[in-house]
Parts: sequence; structure tokens; C-alpha cells
Amino acid sequence: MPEPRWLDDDEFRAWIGYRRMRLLLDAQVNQDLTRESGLSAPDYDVLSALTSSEGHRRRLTELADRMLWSKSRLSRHIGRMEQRGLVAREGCETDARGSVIVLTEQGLRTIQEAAPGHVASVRRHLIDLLSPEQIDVLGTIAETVLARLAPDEDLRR
Amino acid sequence: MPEPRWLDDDEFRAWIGYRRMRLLLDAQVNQDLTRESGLSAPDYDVLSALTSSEGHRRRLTELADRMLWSKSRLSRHIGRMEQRGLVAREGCETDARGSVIVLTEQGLRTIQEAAPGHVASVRRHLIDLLSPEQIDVLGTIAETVLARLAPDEDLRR
DNA sequence: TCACAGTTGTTTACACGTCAACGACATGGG
DNA sequence: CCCATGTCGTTGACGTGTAAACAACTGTGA
Repeated sequence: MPEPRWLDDDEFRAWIGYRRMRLLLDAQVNQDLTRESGLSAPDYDVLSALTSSEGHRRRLTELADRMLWSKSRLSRHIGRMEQRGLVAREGCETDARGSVIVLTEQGLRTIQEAAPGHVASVRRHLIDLLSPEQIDVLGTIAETVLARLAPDEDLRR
Repeated sequence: MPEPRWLDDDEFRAWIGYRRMRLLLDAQVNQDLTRESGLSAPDYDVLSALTSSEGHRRRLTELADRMLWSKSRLSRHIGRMEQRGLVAREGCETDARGSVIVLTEQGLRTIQEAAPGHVASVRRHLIDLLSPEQIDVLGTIAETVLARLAPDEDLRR
């Protein structure tokens, strides 16, 4: 085995920093979200993906692909959200196996009420702490990394 | 409620990019790690924290604080790693309630064998894709965010 | 038309995390 | 010295994620 190229100080700082930031930033933003709206981060992601879909509805598999979730996970999560009245299941007209997930009135109201606080939380803990240049670099880094891992994916959807 | 300041295009790109990167990058690095060494990411973190501790040992609570894990989680995880022979539990001499976690020979060998491949994976999927400037900015962003969320924490330990 | 390989969504079994409660022990003030 | 209060680590109950198996259904090629 060849001697590996270890991380130098700057590289180590970036990698460890990224990992710690991931841990604490996500925990904080998710906690804010849950406290203010009663939604978990996955709840918010599902509602958000549905809100930006035509007719506020989408096939389960499509939704799962878009969110990078397994169908199993999404199916289970939808089941729980259904019981809370946030979404509903409908049969698919063109494919009898299919299941269409629909945003309910209550689901729409819930995410609309949650969104301002959520954005404020993201600003408070990340965006407003950074300069426009830093924000730009962060976006570029993410695009660079994602270009290798998911070449055919579009971030703006 | 005041009208919130929504995210502009660059801010949205950075936030969504960060979230997607988190999802895919971590999944990829963890998958590489597990395939090559049989260790999960949490396993690696525990072994890594123990390796860099004096005597390759540490009190459970100290370890948990340092890793930002709950004591409950660490206790359970140590239980599993203990059964695989990667770590061992010892009683604490100065506090009969206490439990000291020790890296075993096998645990040390395992992480030493895993480290080169892990570093290579981190390089392949992140570090080597970025310019020195981008790496520096990423580190600075992380420090900025963490300074607010965990003011008294030192990243370099 | 029909066999068959593939897809869709659900479910079962399991792994792992959290929260709260717990027993055991430590510690400081009366 | 002793009691009240707090800490340490573990555990039980529970929620939620994964992998694999599954029934139901689709669609394609012979």
C-alpha cells in the first residue's frame, strides 16, 4: 500500500470544521424548526417538495428520487404525515400500482406558517454570518462536489 | 408577523447546496469507509477520538462531550463495539460510578488500516476538488458558524 | 396474446438514536 | 457524620431509518 497523502493543517481544519458544523448547525436549525412549528426537518422537506410540485402532488417514487430518499423511507414517513393530516394518498389513474401524494390544505397552511421562522433561523445561524463572497464560495463548493456525485442533478428545482 | 427576508438566489444556492452536499458527500464517504474497513462512520469517530487520547483511554462522559454525543448514545455504541473487540470497558479508579473506555489492540489495528483509505476518500470526494482558497474559506465558514453555536470549543484537538 | 422480467409501493425484521427514569455513587453544608 | 442534591453510566420504551422480501401491476418481445 502506498503511503497516503495525509491532510495538511488547512485541509484538516476544513474537513473537521465541516463535520462539526454539520452536526451543530443542523441540530440547531432543526430544533428551531420543531419548536416553532412542530415540524421535523424531514417533515419540512416533504412539504417543501410537494409545495413546489404542480398541483401540490407527486408520485411517491418521483418524490423519493427528488429528495434522495428511499421509497421505503418515504412511504413510512408519508404514512405518519397522513395521520397528522398534512398530506394524503391518492391512487394513480394511469398506473394502478402507483400512489400519488397530495398536500392537504392543512399541510399547506402549516408550511406557510413555518417558512418565515425557518428562513430566519437559517439566516441567524448561517447566512447572515457570512459575507457575500463566502456565500458564493460555499455555493460553488457544493456544486463542485455534487457535480461528481450526482452529475445529472439540478440544484434549482 | 413581519414580512421575512427571504433568501436571494445566491443565498438559496448556498443553503440548498450545503444540504445536498451534506446528504451525498457523507453517504459516499461513509459507504467507502464501510466497504473498505467494515467500520461505520460513528465507529471511526469513536476509534479516532480514542486514538488521540492519552493512554488510548477516556471516561465515557468526556468522550461523549468531546464528540457531541449523548451519553446514552455513546454507551450503547460502545456496547456494540465492545462485542466486536474494538474497545473495552474498565472501571474508574477515582470514581466508582465511572467507566473508562479503552482502545484494544484490535481496535488500534483496525483504525490504522482504515485511515489511509478514509483519507483518500475524503480527498477524492472533497478536498482534491477544491482550490487552497476554497479550502481556506470552508474552514473559515465552519469556524464562524461554530463560534456562535459552541463558543468555547476548540476545533483542533 | 402471453410469459416474464421489471417496477411500484408496502411491509417485516432489524439496527440505532432519543428521552426519561433509574440505581449507584460523589460531594458539600449542616 | 449524615443527608440532600447532583452526577455517572445504563436501561426500557419508543420513534424512525435500512435492507430484503413481497404482492400487485406494467410493458415488452416472441
